Amino acid sequence: MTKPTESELEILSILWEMKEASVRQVHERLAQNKETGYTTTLKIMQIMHSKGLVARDESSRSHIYRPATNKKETQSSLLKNLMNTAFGGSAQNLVMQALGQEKPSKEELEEIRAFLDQLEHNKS
Amino acid sequence: MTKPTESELEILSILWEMKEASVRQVHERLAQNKETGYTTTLKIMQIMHSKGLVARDESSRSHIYRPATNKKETQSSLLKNLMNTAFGGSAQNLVMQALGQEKPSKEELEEIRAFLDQLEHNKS
DNA sequence: TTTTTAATACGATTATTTTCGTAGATAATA
DNA sequence: TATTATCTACGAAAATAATCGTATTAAAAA
Repeated sequence: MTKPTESELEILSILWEMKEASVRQVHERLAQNKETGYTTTLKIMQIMHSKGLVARDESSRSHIYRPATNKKETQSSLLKNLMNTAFGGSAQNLVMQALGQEKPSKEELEEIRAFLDQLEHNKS
Repeated sequence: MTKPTESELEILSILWEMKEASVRQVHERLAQNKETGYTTTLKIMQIMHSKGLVARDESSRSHIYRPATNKKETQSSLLKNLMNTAFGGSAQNLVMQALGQEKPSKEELEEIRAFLDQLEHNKS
């Protein structure tokens, strides 16, 4: 799977959230956070399409885009990459750092604990 | 703080681990994993120096480089960036994904639990 | 001392990513 | 219908990143 560039990832992320969207919709979401032109967004989405990162429905004039790569897999490979390049390959290290800065709620903490338990038990 | 590029991060990561090293040493570590020329490594390290990502001791002929940015801070900002672009801003999401793929040992799991407890108590 | 080896500096080239302008077509509106 | 707005396509430019070759110098070895 081709690794999305930074800009592509921003768009992919919006598509993951919205499930499907036109260029216009994506652009408006994008423009909330950064200054960028419509045709720039369009172009990137076209490139993403040619790379197979997104699929699109061309039946109506304004094409509707959907993510075409598996979200989990993509996240996973990005995470693995960061883990290796910036965290010396240690998941623990990365995880504790992530938790430390974002202060999860009590509920989230519980979910994570539950997840840890599950991890432990599923081990052979 | 300037965000290191992919190549810069690889080198920075080696320097974090080795504390300090010559270009030659860094290059040899780098060349274990990927095909790359010596002057390429050198050039990138020079650029990193000009950006202030690394410091160097020029007293002997082969310069000795050290990381010049705070490791935690750099990791933190990279993590935050990934969290926002790829994980919809959710630390929990990211954390569970990271744990899921790397299967920490029993000991690591314990440490993480301890860390979670600590997080919870330090909350006001 | 002469030769070889190993280092930095630096510019140029290549590759990749991002941005933008413009043309052409279709839809919406006056 | 005529005009305006809104799409896509596409190419080209600009910005950024990575690679490499060569010159120069210093140290090490013969």
